[in-house]
Amino acid sequence: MLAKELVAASTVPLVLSVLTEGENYGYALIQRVRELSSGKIEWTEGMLYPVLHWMENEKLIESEWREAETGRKRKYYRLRKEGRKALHEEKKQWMSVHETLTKLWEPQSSLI
Amino acid sequence: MLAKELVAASTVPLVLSVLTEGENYGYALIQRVRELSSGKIEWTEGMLYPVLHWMENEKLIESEWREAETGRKRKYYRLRKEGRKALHEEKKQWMSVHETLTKLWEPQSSLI
DNA sequence: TTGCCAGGCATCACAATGCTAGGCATAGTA
DNA sequence: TACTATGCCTAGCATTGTGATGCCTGGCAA
Repeated sequence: MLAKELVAASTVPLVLSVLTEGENYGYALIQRVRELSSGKIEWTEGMLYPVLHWMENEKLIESEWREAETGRKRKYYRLRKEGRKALHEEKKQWMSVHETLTKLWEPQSSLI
Repeated sequence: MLAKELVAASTVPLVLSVLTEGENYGYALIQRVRELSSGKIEWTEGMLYPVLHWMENEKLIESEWREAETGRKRKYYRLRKEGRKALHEEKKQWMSVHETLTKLWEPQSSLI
């Protein structure tokens, strides 16, 4: 199981990123992320829904209740312009930490 | 400034990684990380020292008070075996999230 | 010789947060 | 009928983070 700090740090960027694939709803986001991570990232509903609400409140995403083919009602989320900007920023931040870490993990690179 | 979740997620792996370069003390760790990240990661002492104490308590690192050449006393930390194991695990976890994210960031890779 | 800055470690109080547990509802199926 | 999977939501308290602050020393500028 992943450390909770890592889960916390990756939730928003992951939601934003998955939504670039197209609109989606909460329950399916959990499964999509589990699938993409080969089961390593296991979100619970109790942690995801509040995040989605927060993101909607921040205007990063917007939602719409719709009836699925199955007859069930689902709340579909899609990216807003602000969300794309936020994703861009999240990527930048993630990559800067990643690069810092990999510098330390590949010491030979500093021996040029 | 980096999102606090990202800072939280990267602190322990960064400390462990920097200590693979050799023993070091708190104040210098802050500067080393600032340097490695080109100023993007700005740790405060108030967040780092408790983390160091926690890591020592978890037997990931060990400390020793020593007098520096400057005449000052410093608390030097170094990696313990447990710490190397923890770093290995941290790397794995970090990489699994990183790979999940990059899958989503490079959609063309799924079009093979 | 005074004062200030940089270096160095540490903690506390309060704010902010996270997560567990639970609730609710429906469709399908055994 | 009852159970599982689907699907969404929230309360509340335990946990956590962090800004502010304290303390000390050495060196240097005024």
